[in-house]
Amino acid sequence: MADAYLADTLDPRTIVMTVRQDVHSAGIPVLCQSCEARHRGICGALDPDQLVGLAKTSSKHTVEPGSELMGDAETVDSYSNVLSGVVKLTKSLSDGRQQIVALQFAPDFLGRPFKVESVINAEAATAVSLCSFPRASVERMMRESPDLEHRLLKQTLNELDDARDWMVTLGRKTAAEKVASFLLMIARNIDPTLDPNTNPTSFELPLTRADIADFLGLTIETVSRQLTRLRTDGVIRIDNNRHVTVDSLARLASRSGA
Amino acid sequence: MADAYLADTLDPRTIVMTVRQDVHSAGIPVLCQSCEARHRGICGALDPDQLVGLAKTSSKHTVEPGSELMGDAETVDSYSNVLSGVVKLTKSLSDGRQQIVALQFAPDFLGRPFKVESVINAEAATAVSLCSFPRASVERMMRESPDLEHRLLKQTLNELDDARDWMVTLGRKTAAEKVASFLLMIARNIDPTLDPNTNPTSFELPLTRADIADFLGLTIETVSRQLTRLRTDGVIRIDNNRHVTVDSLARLASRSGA
DNA sequence: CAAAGGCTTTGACCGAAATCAAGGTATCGG
DNA sequence: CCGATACCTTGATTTCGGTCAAAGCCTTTG
Repeated sequence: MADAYLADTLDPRTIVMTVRQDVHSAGIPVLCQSCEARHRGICGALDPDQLVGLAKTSSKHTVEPGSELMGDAETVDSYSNVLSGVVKLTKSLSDGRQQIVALQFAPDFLGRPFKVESVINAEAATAVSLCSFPRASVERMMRESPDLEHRLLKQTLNELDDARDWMVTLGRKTAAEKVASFLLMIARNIDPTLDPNTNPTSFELPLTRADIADFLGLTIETVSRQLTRLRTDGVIRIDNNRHVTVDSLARLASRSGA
Repeated sequence: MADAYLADTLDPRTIVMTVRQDVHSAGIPVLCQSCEARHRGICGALDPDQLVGLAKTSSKHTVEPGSELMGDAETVDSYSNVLSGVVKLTKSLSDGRQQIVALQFAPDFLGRPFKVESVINAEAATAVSLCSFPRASVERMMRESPDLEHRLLKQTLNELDDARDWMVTLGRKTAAEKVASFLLMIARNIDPTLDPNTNPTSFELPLTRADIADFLGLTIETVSRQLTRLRTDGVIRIDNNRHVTVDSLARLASRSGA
C-alpha cells in the first residue's frame, strides 16, 4: 500500500499538497481523516469512483512562495481544505504594490470554482497542511451534490462578509485602529471559541510585519510603531516578535474603531 | 384583476419594492416580466404555490434613504432583483464614518440568504426599480431548487471577486488612481458591453461626490480635486456635475494603477 | 425673479502616515 | 561560537490627503 500522507506540517511559506494514497482500502472517512470532522459535507460527498480518480492523481506538490495556487488553473489543478496553518490570499498591482485580500484558516476551503479572470495568489503564511482534491473531481461533485454547493455558498457568503468588513477597515480606519482590528481578527480566528471575556489571551502572530502591512494597507514601519504604542500603553505584550498576549480584549476592541 | 406594478422608476434615494399583483392569471413568466429575461433561474424557479404566497404578500413599499434593507430581517422581509438604477451597500463605524462596500447594478440580486450578524445598509443611489420576493418564498425556493442556489453561488463568487479587487484599490492606490478606477468601474458597469476601444464614452455618474468619497475611502474635497485634475489634463469632461465623457478609456485606465 | 439650500470647487494650512536612514535583534548554518 | 541574513524598531524628514474655510453653481420653491 502506498505511503499515506496526511496533514503534514510544513515549513512556513511553502504549500505542500497531500492526498492520502490508500483511499481504496479505507473508504470515504479515511480519505480525509482530518478534515472529515470539520468538512463532512465536502469530503463526505465523494463517491467511490471519485476516490479512485483521486488515488490516481494524488501526489505531493511543493509550490514556491509567491507562485499562484489559484487563478491559474494550469499551475495547480486542485482544490484544498486548509487543515492547519494560515494561507494568505494576495493581489498585486503591476508595479508590485501588494494587498492581502483574505486569510484562510482551518477549516476553510481553498479554491475558486467556476474560474473567472480574477487573479489571486495563495501563499502559506505559516506552516500549512492541506487536504487536496483534483479540480475535476470537485467540479463533478459539485454538479452532483447540491449539499456540497450549499456548503460552498455558505462559506462564500461568509467570505464576502469578511471582505466587506475589511473594506471598512481599509477605507476608513486610522493606522492605530487597523492594527488593533488586525490583532482582534487574528485572536478570534485562531481560537473561534474565544470568549471575549477570557483575559488574558495569547497567540502566535501568523504573519510577519510586512504581511501585516500588506493586509492593512500600511507600511512596515507604521505597523511596527503602532504595535510599539499598544505595547507601551500596556494593551498587549509581545515576546519573540511573534507571541502576543492581550491583557484585555475589551481594551483592544475599544481601540479598533468598532 | 389587481393593478400590475412593475419596474416603476422612482425618485433617487428611495427604494420602492413592487410585486406584480396578477400572478394567478399570468403564471410564472408574468410574475417578473422584466427580470425574467435576465434572471430566468431566480424567477423561473418559483412554483404556483409560491406565486400564491407572493400575491398575498405583494405590496408597494417605500423605504427611506439610509434605512436598512438588509441585515435586519424584520425591517424589510424580502429579496429583490435590481431592474434598473444603482443601489449602494454601506457599512458604518459607530462614530459615523461610512464606507460603501459595493454597488449593485441591474441585474444583481439584492438580499442576504442565511442571514448572519453582519450589518449592511442598502440604499438607492439613483432612481431604482426593483422586483421583490418575500423572504420566506425565496428561502423555500432555494431549498428546493439547486439551480437557484447555483446561480446565487455564481453571483456571490463574482461579488467576492469584486470586493477583493476593491480592497486593493482601498489599501494600495493613491487618490488619483482611486478616482480613475472608480470612473472605469462605473463605465464598465453601466454598459457591460462596452468595448474598451470605443471612444469617446459617456455616462451619468450614479453617485454624488460624497458617495464617491465613501466608496473610495477619501474625502469629498480630494475627490473633487482629482476630478478637476482629470478634467484639466483632458482625460475626461464633466457636464452638469454628473455627465462624464471619457475621451480615451485607455488613457483613463493608465491612470488607474492597473 | 429672488432667495434658499444643497452640492461642488478651490485655497490655505495641518497632520498622519510614508519615506529615508540607521541600528537592533533573532535565527540559522558553518 | 560566530558571522550572515532576515526581520524588526526607531528617528528624522517629507508628502499626500485631510481639515477648515469660503465662495461658486445649480436646482428648487415661493
